[in-house]
Amino acid sequence: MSTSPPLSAPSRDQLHQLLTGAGLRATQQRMAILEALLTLPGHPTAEQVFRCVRPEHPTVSLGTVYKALDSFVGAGLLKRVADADGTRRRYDTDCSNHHHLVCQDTQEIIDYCDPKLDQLLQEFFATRGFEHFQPRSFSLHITGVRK
Amino acid sequence: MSTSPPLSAPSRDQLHQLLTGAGLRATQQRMAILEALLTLPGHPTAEQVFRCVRPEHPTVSLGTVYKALDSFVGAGLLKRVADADGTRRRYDTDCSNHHHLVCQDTQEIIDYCDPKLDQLLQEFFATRGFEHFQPRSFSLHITGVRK
DNA sequence: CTTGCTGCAAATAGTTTGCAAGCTG
DNA sequence: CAGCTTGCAAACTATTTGCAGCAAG
Repeated sequence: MSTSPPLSAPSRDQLHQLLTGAGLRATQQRMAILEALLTLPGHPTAEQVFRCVRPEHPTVSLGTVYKALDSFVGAGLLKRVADADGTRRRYDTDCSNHHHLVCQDTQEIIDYCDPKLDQLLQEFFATRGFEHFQPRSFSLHITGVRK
Repeated sequence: MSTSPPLSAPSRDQLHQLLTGAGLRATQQRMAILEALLTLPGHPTAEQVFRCVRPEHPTVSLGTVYKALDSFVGAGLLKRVADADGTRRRYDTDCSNHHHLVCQDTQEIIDYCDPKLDQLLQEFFATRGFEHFQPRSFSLHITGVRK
């Protein structure tokens, strides 16, 4: 079981490469925003990214955060995920297929990767197809509590 | 496979009973709103409910729709579900355990019940438990396209 | 009657957009 | 230098709230 997100703070160079590699201009702001995304636990909201970036880069505006997040999503660096209550957007730096553990108590969302589970679902829906629907990807929400 | 929601329009009396049974006052507006929820396909937004109710009941305001939806959720008649893109809320009249087919093209959400799938997941997580997490319920999001 | 519900309008929260000035490649 | 990005403020969209009058039980 894997927990989100990356472990050690990435270097300036790594950030730069991630951006240019994705075809984006590596501005100071974007590097700071990307760093925040990779550093923050869980699936942060735009507001959380903004508050994380602000102390180090006080000139970055919330609008810039939104624009950067949009281009990151467009470039495939990020995925937009819906907040549990559906009023906010959250951003997920892990773009591989994965599932979510949702804690009932804390509302926390933990990423969960499990190739065995993926395989199980693949097989299940291969034999048991839909009449009018062609599945592309699966995402399992597992609600429960920590123990 | 079952699609949401109920098929035939419920009678005035049934609506009344649903509401009073849930401990709510059965006002004209609420009956109209509940009827819309039970009639509309997929998981309607507040706006969609409003537009559905309006022709028959032109005096109902959008604010009233929101307030009614809130009390329905509180009374357990409805569930709030997040829109795929996380900017809107949708409401689901089916409060039993079920999964979702999400259409990439239309954003439509279709309910999907499948006891076999439930069983499969149960068994899978019974043998392959988590260290720090106690699962309670599963909800599978199947993204794809109509065919 | 009396308590909760409605309708309206104003308030909020989150996100998007327009545009002049700045920075990156 | 050309064009994408930024910062700011205003605009939008979805939802919530306050309050006087109304209606259900």
